This record gives sequence, structure tokens and C-alpha cells, in this order.
Amino acid sequence: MGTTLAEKIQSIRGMNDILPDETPAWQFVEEKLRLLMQSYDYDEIRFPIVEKTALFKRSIGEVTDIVEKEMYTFDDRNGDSLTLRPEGTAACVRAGVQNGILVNQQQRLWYSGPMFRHERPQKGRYRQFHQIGVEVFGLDGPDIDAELICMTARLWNELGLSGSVTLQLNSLGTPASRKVYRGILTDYLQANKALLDEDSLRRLESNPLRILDSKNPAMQDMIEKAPSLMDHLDEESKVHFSRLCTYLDSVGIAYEINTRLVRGLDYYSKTVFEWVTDKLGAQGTICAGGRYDGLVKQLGGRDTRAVGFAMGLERLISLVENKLLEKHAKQPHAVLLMMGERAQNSGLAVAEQMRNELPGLRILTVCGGGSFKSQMKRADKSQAEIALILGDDELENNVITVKYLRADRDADKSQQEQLSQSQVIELISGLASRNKNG
RNA sequence: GUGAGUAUAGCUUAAUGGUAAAGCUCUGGACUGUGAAUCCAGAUGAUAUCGGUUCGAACCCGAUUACUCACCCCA
Repeated sequence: MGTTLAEKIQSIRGMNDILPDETPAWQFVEEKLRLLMQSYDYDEIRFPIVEKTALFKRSIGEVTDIVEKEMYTFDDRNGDSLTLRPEGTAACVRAGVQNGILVNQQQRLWYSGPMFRHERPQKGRYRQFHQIGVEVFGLDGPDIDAELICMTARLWNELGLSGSVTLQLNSLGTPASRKVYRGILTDYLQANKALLDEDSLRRLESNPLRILDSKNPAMQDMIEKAPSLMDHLDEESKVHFSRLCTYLDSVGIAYEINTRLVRGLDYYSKTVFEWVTDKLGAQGTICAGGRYDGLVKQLGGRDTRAVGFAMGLERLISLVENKLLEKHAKQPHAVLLMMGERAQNSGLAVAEQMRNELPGLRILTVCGGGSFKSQMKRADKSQAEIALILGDDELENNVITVKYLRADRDADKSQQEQLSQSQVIELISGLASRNKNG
């Protein structure tokens, strides 16, 4: 027609809106997570989304893919190089060190929020995605490693995912033992250099352990025969690992030892683990973590042992069965129809009074007027249990008509009645508390 | 970053190179204060963008953009 369409501005690639019909699922999972953290007595910490670029370079590792090509980095107005956080651990450690909460004490912390990586989007992988992370400082035993894994296993159980996920476990050893192994592995890879693909050749110098992770079928045979990290662990790491396995056995958590599990970030040592699923296509890791005993010192803090993990919320939510989420779908307890000008004038006040009386009440007002029929349609669509009808008749007699929208039509029960406002409040209060328990 | 597939109404999808359709949704009515069933009527599109081939393009070709999936990487 006459109007020219302005150019539509779209969201940034890989950064998605979470729409009203999806937020109940998010809230459901977020609430489960909050209660989970509470039940282990972990404390929430919050830190900024933007940090100095150097923080991530120093912690994640200069030669990792994340730092080399996936960070959203830009210059601040004063020339500082800043970066949208690609993960939470580095910033959590920075916040802990800066505020002096890691010195001579134990901290069990969790955080959640958006992370940013400039990758090509695909199923389960986005440029802005959400993680919940847990970090524990000042504890060096395998018992706390086990506790973190217990925590995640409990969550799968509560979300009905136990059958869809498996735990992969490995130890990367202490930095010293890893250095020795790295030498042995490099020798082996050098001897088989002819079999390496382009990526692996590049990593031969920078990060040879990552070559073990390769999915290239042509290299599998060579990787199978490579010396195993497990066989070259120092005594300390061996004991740590076997005790962790014992703990897991004793709480009945099944695991698979995967000696090729290396993890992408440089700061890990000893325990590393991943929960994986085959139900999400190519992005099958929904939770991953490990021990990073050297990172706090590396970022300028006192030498402090640490262990943690992170979960991808998008992946988690897409795994949770719709059935489970539907139960959680929210709907108003009551919907208020206002017929005519007089009713509209007093209707909002009536709704306000009801909210005063019943703080947990969800009551939807059919704003915008319209015919009785159209208001009833909107009331029905709201999924509310009952409709409260306010019109001239009701105002005249100082009552409210209550219509039971979900009543069985064939039943002999009355489907509509007129009640005083206090009777209505009593009625709704019953509905509201019943919903809470159901 | 590499590769493949897709792009038509708010949504889901039709349409031999020849008038752009249907269902859902929405609005109104049948039923003047009673929804969810049924029936009737109505609203909504530069067929992603730009260019080319053609008498004629939603359809064929090219480029661009976006989305999807995979590689890679990872939560």
C-alpha cells in the first residue's frame, strides 16, 4: 500500500530471542538448578559479562580455538581491549582473587548467564548461549570432584535425563607429569607424522594432546595405538583418580574412562569429565568440567586448588521432555471480564483488591473491552479455571458471576453462580493453593 | 573459517514457466450477557534481496543475505 517498509533489523546471527512460550521451560530448569545448588549449600556469585581480553588469553590459553578465533573482542573508548566472556571460569577466578575471597578459605560458588563465542551456529551451538557454572576453591581432594559429579547426576535424575546421558572420565595428571607425557606423545606423533591431517600438524607443536580428540577416521588407528596418558600419570594423580572412581562406585554413578578426553581449555589438571548424550546431534556435551589447580596462581592469586564444571542451558532444555515442562506451564487462576463502561471503571479496582487479599494469585483482566462473546473467547484462551464476570447486572446486585470454564458440560454440577466478592476470594484462594500442590 | 540444503500471509504448507492458494490464527456474525463443537463472512503477501534468461518467473540461472544441518570446535 502507501506505506513503504522500513528495513527490518534482525537479531545478530546465532543470538536468539527466547520467546514467551519458551520461558516457562527456562524458568522450570533454572528453578531446579537453584534448588540443587541450595541443597549442596553452594553460593551464587555474579560478575560482569565483559572483561579485559588479557584475562581470557591468559587463562583459556593463547593457542586454543576459543582465543584464536572465537572471541568477541573490541576496543573500549580508552583503548583497552575488552572481550565478551566466552566462558565463566576465568571471570569467576578473577572476581574471587580481586575480592580476596579465595585466600585461606573454601568457596563453593555457582553462577549463570550468557556466554559469547563467534562460531558458526548449528543445533546446540549458538553465538550467545547460556551456561550455569560451578566452581569450588580451596579443596584438593577427589571427594569434592565426586561431589560435583553427584550434583550433576542428581540433576539428570530430577529432569528425567538419567537414561540419556553418560559420564566420561579421565585424568590429565599434574602439570609435571603431563609435560613428560607430552614429550612421549610428541615423539610418537612425530614418528607417525605422515598420517596426521592439517589440523593435527598445526597442533603438533602447540597442543599435541588435542590430536587425541580428533574424529578424523583416517587417524583413528594411529590414535588408538598412541601411548596413553593414563599409563604415564604420576603417583599423586593416580591415587587421586582411583579414589575418585571409588567414590563414584560407592554412590552408584556409572562412568566410562575415556583416555582421549582432553578438554579444550589449557587450565585443566588431574580430573576432567564430560556428560554426553547422543540425542542432540553433533553437539552432544551437555556438561563438562574438571580440576584446574594452577589457574588461580596463574591469574595472580595465592596458590589455590580448584575444580568446577559448566552446563549449557540450551542443550539441557532441549533434552528435557516436553511432558515434564507442560506440567509447569503457567496459567491464570482466574480471568476477569468487564462488560460495559461501568464495569470497566470498577473492574480494575476489584482485581487489585483480590491481588491484595491473595498475593500468590494470578488473575488476568480482559482489557480492551469488546463484545461479550469476544471477551469470553479471550477468557477461554487464557486457560483459566474460572471466569469472573462483572457487568451492569452484577454491579446492580453487588455480586460477581463465576463461570467454571473447565467444568464437565455433561455433569450435573452447576457451571455458573453469583457470589459476593468475599465469597469469590475464598473460592479463588482454594484454587490457588490447590494449583500450588498439583 | 569450509561444505550441503532451505527461503511463499503472523504460523504450517500448496501452486506444469501463464490470474499467488489452503489450513491454522485473528476479527465479526448465526446465538442483541456466555467460551471451547458446527456453519457463514472478512482481514493479512512487493513469493528473502538484487540482477539475468523469457512475450511472460514463486518456479530457470547468478550473486547477496538469513536460516538449518554437518565439518571444525565446544556448553
